[in-house]
Amino acid sequence: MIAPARNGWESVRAELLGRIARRIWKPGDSIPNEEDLAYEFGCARATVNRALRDLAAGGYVERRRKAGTRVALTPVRRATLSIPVLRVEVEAGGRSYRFAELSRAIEPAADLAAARLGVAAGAALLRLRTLHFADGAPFAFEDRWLNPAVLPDGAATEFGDLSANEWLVRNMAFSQGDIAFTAANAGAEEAGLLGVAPGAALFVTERTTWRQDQAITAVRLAFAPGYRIHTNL
Amino acid sequence: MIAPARNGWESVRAELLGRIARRIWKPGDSIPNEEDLAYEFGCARATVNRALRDLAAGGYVERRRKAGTRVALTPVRRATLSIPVLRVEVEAGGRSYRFAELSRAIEPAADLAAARLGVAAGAALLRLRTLHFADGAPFAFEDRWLNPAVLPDGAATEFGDLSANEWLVRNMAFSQGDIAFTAANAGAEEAGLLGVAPGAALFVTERTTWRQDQAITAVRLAFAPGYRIHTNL
DNA sequence: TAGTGGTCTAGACCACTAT
DNA sequence: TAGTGGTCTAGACCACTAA
Repeated sequence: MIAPARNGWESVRAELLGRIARRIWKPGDSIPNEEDLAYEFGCARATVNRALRDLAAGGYVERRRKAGTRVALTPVRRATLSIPVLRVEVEAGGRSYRFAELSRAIEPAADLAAARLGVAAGAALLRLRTLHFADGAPFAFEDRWLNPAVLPDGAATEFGDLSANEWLVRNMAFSQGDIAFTAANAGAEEAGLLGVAPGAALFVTERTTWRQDQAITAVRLAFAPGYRIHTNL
Repeated sequence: MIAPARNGWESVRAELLGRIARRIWKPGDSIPNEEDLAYEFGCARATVNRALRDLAAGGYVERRRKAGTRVALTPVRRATLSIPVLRVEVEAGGRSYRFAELSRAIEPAADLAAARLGVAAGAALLRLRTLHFADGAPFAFEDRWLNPAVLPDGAATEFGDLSANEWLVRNMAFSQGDIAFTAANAGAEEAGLLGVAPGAALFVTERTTWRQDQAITAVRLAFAPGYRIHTNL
């Protein structure tokens, strides 16, 4: 019982991580099993388990039943990004938010949108194009396809004062989704909307959300230059 | 005791999330406390606690002692990104990996690098510029500043067969770090190195890592066009 | 088949905070 | 001050998997 560690699972985690950082346990090494560690730390196995699960979630160790726990050979860093609604993101920076809906129409699905939503090409989808502003300056251009089949009746015409973005987040809790980040040169139209030179490098996110097996929406957001996502590791 | 839910905390989580999705509990609503839910589900409070902690981590609910648990008003989606070593990322796509070190020299820290690493401007830092290839094509250009003060003696000249990227991940476990994602137009030099037109939109990551209070390295990676990060929500 | 992690339980005490 | 979440415990059984 070397380390009293009377601060609970977080101090157990800290001690274990410290041993990895100090290379007492090197990448690839097995570390003692939960029961032995619990004895060493003078705590219950569940406490060690919690610490080790957290380290595994962070990519520091790999765990397999019967094989035990090993220090990750080539640690995969995991970063958690918070993706707030645009309004919240803008206002969190102390700037004022507003948005302008550029267009709203039922259109036959473009091939790309159809593929992302898993509907037949040409299926009738609601398309919304919206410009978001921070302190009056263009912040992001949103091009969204919505599947009317999964929206409550009337929703397509009534988001109230909310952007489609925020309305969906509040009203269509979803069970699945994916998101991608990439960079793209501004096309002529995007450049004009965002007030930048054609060809400017834009940060782009593409998101698709589903509920059960039904696609709800696919959206592409192009952010004005200078936008960055930041997080801790 | 409505729901037997004999599959453990994950089924409790699923049922709770289902009630949120079906708007039985609406955004802003309080939900029953852990003890009541445990009674309803016929399980221990710890099991409900685990499910609710997971939902809180996912941004679905907000919890405060005494105030209880509420459905998040404007859910903040959280996405977890895996950030592997470049070699692993390339090879995971079935492509061959190699890298070429373009330069390695002690240089006075540029203002930007000095600020990111928290050292005096002009301090002597090791600068490494590396080009990474996937299937022989340029994949990413790396511009890295290293703090020699925190490297083991000789490390600056001996990474073996590993890229600095991978050597650091394996040998310098760090306690803190941050990462940012943005987009930038390729400058003349970058364009030449990556084999793209000047001005092409590049996906850029900037990472700084620390051990205790000492900065280890600051690195900027510019990825060839077409690169994207993808994850589930 | 045996060792290890994954999880559950019933109870307990503590920490925070709304009232 | 009292209600709620946060965590710990000691023990138990289960699930997976390496040998």
